[in-house]
Amino acid sequence: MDDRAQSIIDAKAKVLKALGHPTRLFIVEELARGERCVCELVKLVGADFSTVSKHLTLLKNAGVVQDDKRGQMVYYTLKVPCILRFMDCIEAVIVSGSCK
Amino acid sequence: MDDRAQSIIDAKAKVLKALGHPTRLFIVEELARGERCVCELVKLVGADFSTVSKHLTLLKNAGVVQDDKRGQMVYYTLKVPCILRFMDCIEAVIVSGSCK
DNA sequence: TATATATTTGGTAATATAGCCAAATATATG
DNA sequence: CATATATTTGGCTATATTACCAAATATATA
Repeated sequence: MDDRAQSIIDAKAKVLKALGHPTRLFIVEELARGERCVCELVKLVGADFSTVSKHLTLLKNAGVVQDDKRGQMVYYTLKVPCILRFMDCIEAVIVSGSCK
Repeated sequence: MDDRAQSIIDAKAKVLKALGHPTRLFIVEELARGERCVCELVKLVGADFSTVSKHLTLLKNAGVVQDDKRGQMVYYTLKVPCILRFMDCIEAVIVSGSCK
């Protein structure tokens, strides 16, 4: 495998890895319903502010979410909604063990 | 979040996490082209036999691949091809930074 | 300006992951 | 049966991840 192919694989794996944590996946699915500020996500997730903030930073670095600071709050939105269509596939994996 | 919702999230995150490693993602994309034995994957990946075997075990536990032992060889196949359709989305994330 | 609120950053400890080697297991073949 | 090949498992070390706390930063408001 050449360097270019390898770096594409690496980049894709990075996105998938970002989604591969229960808290981050939860956040992504919550953001699918609309913009949320960090404080809302903290309440929903039930973890420390710093923990949620770090998960959000990681998602942002992976290119999955974007942030928008307005006043003293930071609002996060899902940058790549196509990810959600994939969830049906993942769900199929865990429910029936296969998909089309 | 209730226990049931939590365990669904956990299961989905497990699948995504399994895909979130360059070597495993490479294996999945290779299996998308057809069945491969471990020895072929070892050559393609260029890592130790035991390393590849462990990645395959992890993918199997996540429900992504299945194995079939024939003779002294073990052949792996992709169990959930719908995962591949998702790759276009992931690729969009890393190339253009957004998707529809 | 002082203070409260929202968020991020730094530090740290516990746990998980990845990769290699060596050993074990299974199957085929001489 | 002995040996070679294919694969997995166990053990180990290095590295990465996660979560919390405390401190720093930024912004709003009294």
